[in-house]
Amino acid sequence: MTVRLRIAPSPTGDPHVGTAYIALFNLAFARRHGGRFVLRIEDTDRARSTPESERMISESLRWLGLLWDEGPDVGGPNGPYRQSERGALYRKYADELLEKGAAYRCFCSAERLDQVRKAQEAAKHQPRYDGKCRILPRAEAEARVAAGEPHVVRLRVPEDGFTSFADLIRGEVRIENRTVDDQVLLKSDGMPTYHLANVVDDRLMGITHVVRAEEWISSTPKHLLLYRAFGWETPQFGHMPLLRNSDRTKISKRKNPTSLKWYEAQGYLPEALVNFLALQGFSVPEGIEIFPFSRVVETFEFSRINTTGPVFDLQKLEWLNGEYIRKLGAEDLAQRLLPFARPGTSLETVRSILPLVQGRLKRLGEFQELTDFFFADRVEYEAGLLVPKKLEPARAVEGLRTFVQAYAAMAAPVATEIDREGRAIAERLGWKVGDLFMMLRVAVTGKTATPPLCETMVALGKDKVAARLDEAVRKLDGLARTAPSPAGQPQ
RNA sequence: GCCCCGAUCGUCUAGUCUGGUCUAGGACACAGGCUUUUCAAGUCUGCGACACGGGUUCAAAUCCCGUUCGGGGCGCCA
Repeated sequence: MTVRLRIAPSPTGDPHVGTAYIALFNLAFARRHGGRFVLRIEDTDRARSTPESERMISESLRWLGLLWDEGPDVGGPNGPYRQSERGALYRKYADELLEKGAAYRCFCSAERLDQVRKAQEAAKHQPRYDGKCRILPRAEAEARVAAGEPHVVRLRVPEDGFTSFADLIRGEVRIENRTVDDQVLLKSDGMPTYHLANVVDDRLMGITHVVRAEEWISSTPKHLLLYRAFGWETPQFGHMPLLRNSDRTKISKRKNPTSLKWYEAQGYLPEALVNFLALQGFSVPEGIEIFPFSRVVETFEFSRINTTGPVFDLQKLEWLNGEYIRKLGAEDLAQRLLPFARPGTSLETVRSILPLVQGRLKRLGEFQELTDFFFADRVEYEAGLLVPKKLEPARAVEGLRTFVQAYAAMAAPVATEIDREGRAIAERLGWKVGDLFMMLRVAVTGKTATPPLCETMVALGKDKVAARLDEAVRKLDGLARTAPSPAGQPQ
């Protein structure tokens, strides 16, 4: 029998990094065993589900390369893959449960339930349905339904005994039935809740392994009870650890970026993000940290999944991303960088300055601020930055003029030539080479941290460099006039 | 409050199943050195953990129990 796994996101907002995390391992297991991977949209919450959210989820999973064999957009033999399009189905199965006595109709109002819950909470008891409608005679219930009274359908959970299952990741889990609530299966709007829809669809879609987040452990008995009530064989369950904020609470957008769109916009590479996510709770036997998704597929075992919830460490992601960027081919990088360059920038331009920044980029999104001086007409900076430490502005401008002259004399300056001249001048003036180069760096780029200066000057072109050097001379002159001494103090 | 899950450096982890090779290995981060025109990158070094207590055993990070701590769940959300 071939394995079938699924990812079942709810389209209620931005595509979540946790969705990708869970999808990744479902996909890996499916591929490892030559099985199928299904995308199912759980849009039974009419108030919160949006087509826009569904679109973004598909987009983001595709962006990451976590592709599904069956789903709402690609079709498949078990559709429809959107729960909102399967409504009649769930009602049929709810009827079956009612028929079998495994579920019952509940007419309690939201207000009453609210009151009950508040009272329980005040008494420090576990909030749960008090069972008022559980004992309603079938005939009375049917009469009230016929009269059009709004109601829900609830699962009739046994009052004693326990439900247990062998978790693929954690081993035996056993929960007392008395702690399980009579869960609503069908809402008063006729839509199923997650619990019903999930079980019915997993069954109908032939899902063999349910790999989902840890937060579902306590609802698993409800699902097991449903399978049992229907007389269905149960799939295997595996509960992944939860991604965490740095305070170890469940990852949330208040404390950590969670939208996959954010990671894309920041310029994280999809393959790096996937690699990073795989590192959260999983490791390959070789112990290396940089590996492609194919390596996850080849080595995936549930026993290699850690049970502790990993703290999502952006710093490490950043490092990994930088590693991936450095390994990218120049043409590939140029293509990926283009959308991050300022509008109107040509691919040729990106290509030409790429070698200067490739090793300095941790995110594609850093490209602009790293290279803004290439595109600006003029650069802005404090004149004081031009003055080497322990040097007076008047002396500084002297050195700068010397270089300007030498530079002007170069017909078509190349990096080695600029470097040679710079060093020679520094020596003649008795300056540290670094002091002169830093002054030039500020003059040419407006920054104190840049790609290698000589190469940068070549890439910038002689005209631009000359103009910026002249501007720097003017700034230094001004400084020398207003602050003859003590020197080198930026105002 | 009740139920469940978990516990190795600050963080991600290897080792745990199948006890000895672990004076616990790697990576990120951090600190320092080297390299160097700056910043990165690279390289070397340093810092740094088996939560605690019992038990089993010749031997425990590893098995068992308890405690503590952390997390999750307890919706007509998923």
